[in-house]
Amino acid sequence: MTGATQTPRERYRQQVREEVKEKAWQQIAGSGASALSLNAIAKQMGMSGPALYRYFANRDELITELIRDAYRSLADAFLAAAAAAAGGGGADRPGLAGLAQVLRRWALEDPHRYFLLYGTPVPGYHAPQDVTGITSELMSVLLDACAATGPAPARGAKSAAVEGHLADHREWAGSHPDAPPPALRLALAFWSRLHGVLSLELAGHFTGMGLDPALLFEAEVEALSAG
Amino acid sequence: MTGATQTPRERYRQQVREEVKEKAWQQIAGSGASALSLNAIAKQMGMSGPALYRYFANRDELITELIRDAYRSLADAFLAAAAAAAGGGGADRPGLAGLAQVLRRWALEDPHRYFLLYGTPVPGYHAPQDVTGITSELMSVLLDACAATGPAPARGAKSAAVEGHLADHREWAGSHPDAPPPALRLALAFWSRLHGVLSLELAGHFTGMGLDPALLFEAEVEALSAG
DNA sequence: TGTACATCAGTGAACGCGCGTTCACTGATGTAC
DNA sequence: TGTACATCAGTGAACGCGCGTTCACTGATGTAC
Repeated sequence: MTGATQTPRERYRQQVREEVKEKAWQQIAGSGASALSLNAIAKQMGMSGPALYRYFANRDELITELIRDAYRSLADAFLAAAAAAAGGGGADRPGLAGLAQVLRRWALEDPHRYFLLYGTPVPGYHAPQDVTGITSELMSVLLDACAATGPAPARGAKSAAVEGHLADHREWAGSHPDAPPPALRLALAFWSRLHGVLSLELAGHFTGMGLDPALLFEAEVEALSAG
Repeated sequence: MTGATQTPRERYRQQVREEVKEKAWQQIAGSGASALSLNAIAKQMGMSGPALYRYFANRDELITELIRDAYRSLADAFLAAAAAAAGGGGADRPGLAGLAQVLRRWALEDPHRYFLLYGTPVPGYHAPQDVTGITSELMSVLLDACAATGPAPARGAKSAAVEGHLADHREWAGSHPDAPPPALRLALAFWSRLHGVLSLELAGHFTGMGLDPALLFEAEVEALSAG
């Protein structure tokens, strides 16, 4: 699975890197990403601060790694759902509703991880572009599900314009040059609408209003297929 | 307009408070809310750090004030739109599309202000509940517009369940005990879906994909009325 | 199997910085007679 | 109008803390002959 054979030192290095990231996530879960501190992580691991510079060039590199891992984790969750649907006796592909549940569970599992990807941008930090490969894996699964539901074509003028626009800019969709525009539009709606409910839920806006987040989420999922 | 007559000292106090908040917004616009620093604000005003403690008990109180002002500003924008629609020769109330544009312009005017309200929660900080009064002013305008469009009743099972749920928990809607459930549902969809597109736009996810945010936003607005 | 050397993990001290907040104090502004 | 007093804005020093990061160094682990 791992490419070349690892020397013991390499193995050890990787273990420590993993432990650093693990502690980093704990810290983010407690105080958010902007409070991430290398010194605090080192202390928690029983090491001195400068020791971490053997493993990460600086704070930004660690954050980049965390972001990459987070995207990887979400993509894996989507791919696993696709694999399970293909393997199981049911349909060939996971339905939109299934992917929606995967997304919501993944987000609830660690809200700060979700916010690291989709929340307020970390000030002074800009993510590298090498995550686009991972996000298009994710979009591919989503697009398959969208195409499978046979979405209705656009009904309004703006929706039609969006379909044309998406057909012209489909780089984000990865290796799907064949996806029909209505499927592209549905995928985008999935992403943006579910992000809407989810982030309001995770930020606590619904509970502050006495509303049930799960129900609101499910209704948005239902509405996706309806139009 | 202002209740009691102000002594010169009171007037001066309020001016300084305003200037502090102004610099605070500039700082937030530059580095985000979690980097807000009283000392830095003081320095920018040509004062020493401790001087600010004459005006704000501590950092959290300043943030609370900023959040309150931000809600106030958004509510005022909505109320102004309502007043303009009532005064103008047109319809009695601003349409949903009009309010949507107000929301988007308000957000683009200062993205960090938007994120302070609707983005990743500030770690270790919890907003007080005295903003609910302001938010229900906002919701009232929105509900009027929703009721005026005569929204269709729910079509799916989940949507119907949401309408029932919202009818049972309508405290957030302020002084609108009479709003029909479909209007409540439409208002919630307005809020959550537009928050979805808007926050993705403001976080730069669309430009990273080569997509046109304004078009996507308008399509979501169009879809609101369609069902 | 044993020795000489290179590699590398981790330490401790240091640099320069900024933070929120408290406290005793100065000096200007307003108030009361 | 003038004087005595109270109020209050702002200062500077200090406390204790944490941050990212560099650097010279020690000591353990691996490698080559």
